[in-house]
Amino acid sequence: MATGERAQRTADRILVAAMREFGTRGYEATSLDDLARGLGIRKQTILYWYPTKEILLEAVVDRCADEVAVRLLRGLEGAGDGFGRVEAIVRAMFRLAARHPSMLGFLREVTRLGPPASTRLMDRLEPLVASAAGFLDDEMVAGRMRRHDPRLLLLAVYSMVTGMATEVEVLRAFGEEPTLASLVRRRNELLSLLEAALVGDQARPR
Amino acid sequence: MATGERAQRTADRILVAAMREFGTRGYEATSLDDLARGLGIRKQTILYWYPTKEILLEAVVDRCADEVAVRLLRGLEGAGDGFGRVEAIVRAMFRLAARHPSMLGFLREVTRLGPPASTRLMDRLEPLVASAAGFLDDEMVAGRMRRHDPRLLLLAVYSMVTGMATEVEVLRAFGEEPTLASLVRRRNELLSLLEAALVGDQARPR
DNA sequence: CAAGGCGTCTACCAATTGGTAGAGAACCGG
DNA sequence: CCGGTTCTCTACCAATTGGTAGACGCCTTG
Repeated sequence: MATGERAQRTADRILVAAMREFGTRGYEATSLDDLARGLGIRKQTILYWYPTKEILLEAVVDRCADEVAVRLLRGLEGAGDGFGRVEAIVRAMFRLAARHPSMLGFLREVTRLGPPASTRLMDRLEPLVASAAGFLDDEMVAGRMRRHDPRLLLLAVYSMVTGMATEVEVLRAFGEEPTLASLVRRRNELLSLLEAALVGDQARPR
Repeated sequence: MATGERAQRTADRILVAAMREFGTRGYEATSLDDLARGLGIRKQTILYWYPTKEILLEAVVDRCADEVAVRLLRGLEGAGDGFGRVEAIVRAMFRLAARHPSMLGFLREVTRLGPPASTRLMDRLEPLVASAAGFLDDEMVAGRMRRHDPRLLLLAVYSMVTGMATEVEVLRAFGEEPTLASLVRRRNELLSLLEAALVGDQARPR
C-alpha cells in the first residue's frame, strides 16, 4: 500500500475544507472552483479524488458521522449515573461546537439537504441514538430521572445544542455574543434547564 | 389606488411560492426559472415584480416576519399566568408548523443564509423577542416560574420547536413519523419537559 | 377612438456551474 | 535508466444561472 503520503494529505485537506465551507456557506452555494481556490489547487484535482460533487458530500458526511460518534462515545465513557449522563452528552456536543464550529453547521446543512445525504448521515448515527436512548431509559426506569420519551428528549437536546451553538444571527437577536464565554454560559444555562426538568428541585449552583 | 387586482395577486402568488421553495429546497437551490415554472409564468414576470432574486428574498423575509409576529401575538392574547404563557408560545409555534410547514423551514433557511437576510429578519423579530422575554421575566420575578435567563429560555424553546417541527430526516432517525399525530405528541412531550423545568413537580396528565 | 401605462411575454447575454479529455510532471520498482 | 502508475494540471464544454432589452396585448382614461 504505497499510497503517496502527499496524496492522502490532499484528499484529506479537501475533505476538511469542504466540511468547513459546506457547513458555513452551504452545499449549493459552495462551488468546486471556490473550494479549489481556497486550497490553492485546481478544481480538477478535487474531481480526481472525488469524481462528483455529490460523492465529495458523501465523503464529508461519513467523516462527520465518524467524528461525532467518536466524540460522543468518548464523552460518555466516564459518565456517571442519572443526570450525569445527560450532562456528559451535552458537554460533548458543546465541546464539539467550540472546537469544530463548522461541524454542527455541516450537520444542520446535511439534514436540510434531505435525502440521500441526510439518510446516509442518519443511518450512521442511528446506532448512537439508539444506545444513548437506552442509556437514558435505564436511568428513568431506575427512578433516577423523571420519566420522558428518551428519543424525544434526545431530539430536544440535539435541537437545543445545534440551535444554541450555530445560529449566530439568531443569537445576536436574542442578546448573545458569539464568544467562547457566552457559549459556556449558554451551555450552563441549558444544563440547568435540563437538570430542573429531569431531576427536579436541587438547583445547580452558579 | 387602482392597482390591478390580478397584478397584486401575481406578486402575492410569487411570494407564497418563493417562501415554500426557499423554505424546503433552499435559496440557492431554487432558481427563478424553477419558481416561474411552478407558477405557470415566465421568469421575467418574477423579475418585473421583484427586480432581483435578493429583493424577492427580502420581500419573503418581511412577509414571514409579519406572519410570525401576528401568530405569536395572537397566541399570547388570552394567555394566562406563569407557565400558561410559555405554553401559549409553544402552541402558537407548533400551530404555525402544522399549518404552514414551509414557514419554519424558511425561517431556518434565512438564519443559515446569514446577513443581510438574517439581520433583516431578526431586526423585525427583535421587538417580539424583547416583549416575550419581559413577559417571562415578570412571571419569574413574581415567583410563578423557576428563575432562568428569559432570552436563553426563549432561544431554547425556539430551537426545540424548529428542530422538532422541521428536521424530517432527523426525526426519522429518532423514531418519529412525519404525521400530524406525531407532531402533536412531540408538542405535548416538549410542553411536559418545559413544565417540569419551569414549575416543577406537578406532572401534566397524559 | 387615441394614448399611454401596466403586466406579461420572447429573445438574448455574460458569467458560472459541474464535469470530460487528455497532456505532462513526479515518483516508483525492476 | 526505463516503463508504468500516481497525481495535478491546461483546455474545453454543455447546461444553467440571474439579469437586460424591448415588443406585444390589455385595460383605463381623456
